[in-house]
Amino acid sequence: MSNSEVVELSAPRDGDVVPCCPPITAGELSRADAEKMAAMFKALSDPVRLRLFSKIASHPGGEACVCDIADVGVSQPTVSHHLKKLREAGLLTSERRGTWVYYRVAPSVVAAMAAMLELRG
Amino acid sequence: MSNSEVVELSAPRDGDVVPCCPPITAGELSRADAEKMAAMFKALSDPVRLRLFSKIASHPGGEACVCDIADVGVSQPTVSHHLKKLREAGLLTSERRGTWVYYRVAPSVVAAMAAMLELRG
DNA sequence: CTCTTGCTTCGATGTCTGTCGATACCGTCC
DNA sequence: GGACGGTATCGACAGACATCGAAGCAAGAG
Repeated sequence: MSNSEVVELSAPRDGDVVPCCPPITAGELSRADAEKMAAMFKALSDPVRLRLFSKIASHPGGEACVCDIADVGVSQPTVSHHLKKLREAGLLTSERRGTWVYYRVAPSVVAAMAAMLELRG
Repeated sequence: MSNSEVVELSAPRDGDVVPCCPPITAGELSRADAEKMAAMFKALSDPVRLRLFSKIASHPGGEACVCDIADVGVSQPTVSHHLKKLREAGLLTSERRGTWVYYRVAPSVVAAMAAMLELRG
């Protein structure tokens, strides 16, 4: 039932602040915000995606081409599929340069998730 | 690599630091760590669970009984199912006091997720 | 003890998702 | 041009998941 409305999470630029969701301790999430944030968490809810993401995030220069990170134990189409999901969730951006496609982390979106998880302290 | 076995996620105490996973920028995740973290993110990857979680986190006193938060648009058994998942992921702890069951956030586990998302370039 | 209320567990069901091989696409090099 | 290597899409399928109603349990009231 919930698949009718797909959130448009078209690749935020580096530097934008995602206009979503104060710390969870600040009050309960609206249904819409919950769906947006859940989509982001869902993107990181798979071990393969998490490893791809960490490989990119920890790669020198903050970016990596698919060939650098594809060794995660699944087939190439599956890697591509997962990268697409991360991109659609706004967590990664991609850019083709010549033969290779480079991925990098979208800091603002990750920051939004981290901010949401800040408990008062 | 980091730590050994399935964390006994029964009830981390309030000041514990979960021994898992430095910031993603620090290096790529091991397969085992990726699975552990993915399980936590997966727990928050559902809008209903996210709303339940935020209701508890933002509830006065830091805890809430099921009856306080059950109004999220799904049946009561479904609420219970989701709370169980959050509990199994280590994000919530529960305690029965008389008639009611109280849930509260496990701060250390949430902090571990937040820490992992710190990008601080 | 019996009834009621709050919560959990069980069983069934329809949908979503991770995975693969095959194939199409896109740049580069010869 | 054609061949080739790096990525993306497609189609199929098994396993996982969210959801519900019904039934089970626990604790308090009468």
